Amino acid sequence: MQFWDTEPAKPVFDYDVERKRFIDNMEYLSTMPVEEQTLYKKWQEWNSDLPKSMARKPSLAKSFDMIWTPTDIYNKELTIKEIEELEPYVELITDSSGTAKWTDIRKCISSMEFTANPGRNIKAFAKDRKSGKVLGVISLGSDVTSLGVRDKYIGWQKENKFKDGKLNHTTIGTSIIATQPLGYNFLGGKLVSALTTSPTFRDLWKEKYGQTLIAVGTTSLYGIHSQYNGIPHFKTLGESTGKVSTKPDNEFYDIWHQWIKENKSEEYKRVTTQKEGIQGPVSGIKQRILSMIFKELGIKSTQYQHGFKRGVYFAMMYDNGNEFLRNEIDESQLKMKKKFEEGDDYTIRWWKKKAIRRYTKLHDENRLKPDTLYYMDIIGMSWEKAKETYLKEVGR
DNA sequence: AAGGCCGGTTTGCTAACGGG
DNA sequence: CCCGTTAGCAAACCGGCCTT
Repeated sequence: MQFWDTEPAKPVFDYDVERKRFIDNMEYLSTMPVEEQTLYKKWQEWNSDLPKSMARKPSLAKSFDMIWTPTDIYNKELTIKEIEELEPYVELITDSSGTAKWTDIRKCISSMEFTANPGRNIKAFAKDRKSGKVLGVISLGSDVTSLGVRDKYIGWQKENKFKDGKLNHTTIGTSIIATQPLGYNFLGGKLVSALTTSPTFRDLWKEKYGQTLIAVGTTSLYGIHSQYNGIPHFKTLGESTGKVSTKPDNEFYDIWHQWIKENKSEEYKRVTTQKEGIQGPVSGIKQRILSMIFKELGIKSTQYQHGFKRGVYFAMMYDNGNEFLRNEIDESQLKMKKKFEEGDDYTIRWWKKKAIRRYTKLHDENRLKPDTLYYMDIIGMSWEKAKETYLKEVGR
């Protein structure tokens, strides 16, 4: 590039400066406890491309109006009546405008940054049939291939999961979030969690992917004390080990991703190319690229594992489901557990009792939280202000 | 012994581009 | 300028084998 060129000059890449910026970012992230890092990623999600986020605000505001709220949360009689009259159900997302609304709400009510998973993916709203208002958001995806405590519980061998194809008979909840104020005041998180086992999902799984759904698993952000406790559908299996690399901010990742691509193209191709005849991306593609970056920059790959232990939960819907997943019995021999046979009716009946008890207690102890949690105002907010505003709210 | 690295499973979202 | 199309990019986790 010469000085008389009219093209805008490409910014000069200074290896040492960029290396330091990358490491500083990783260091910064690794000082954060799990709640803070989670919120930080949420803040990044909405603020790394501010003009784009700003442009989306009107649509976000519109989606906000879809959220269910009680008419007057301090009016005990009325509120209990409204809970009793709720008709929760699962509404599957089937078109692109539905997906857009779903993503708006997902990104605004969940403290967790949203990244769509490769593979199978089903999205839905939990809604009230009468008012049409949103109670929560659910997405189910291809199950994770390895989850220690789950595999131990099932007695799952590698062969069962892959060769026998049983991994396709379970799913993992990748988003299970209640709207507020339903979540906190009425245990909405437990309702939405339980609804992941709804016949609506089981039917679609069979129809769309051709396999019978045996179980729904999920992990919680902050260990084993979570919204999944005390739900008859789910069993707490333990904790994950957290051996996953912390992801740098996009700003720093993108620069080095690009650099590796250009300067180590041979190895990059080798690492990112899927084997012949296998669909989809290589496993953990971003984690692999990250470890290439680490290697290039002389960082030990174990240094920046996040170490966040997630709680692991499992809703096994059949009495002999584990035997099926271990390939010991045939599909025709499966026996569904009674509560799952009953489906949403069971779930709703169970939840309403709990919800009213919870609400009454909070009401009488003057501990109601009428506020809606909606990460729209985080757009354009400074990180300091965001911490002050939201850190106490970052989910359970 | 300790740490690095890879295998294993599944499509779908979304930004950018190009044609009418 | 508005579409349909396409290219690029993504998850979860851990066991076990390989290297130092």
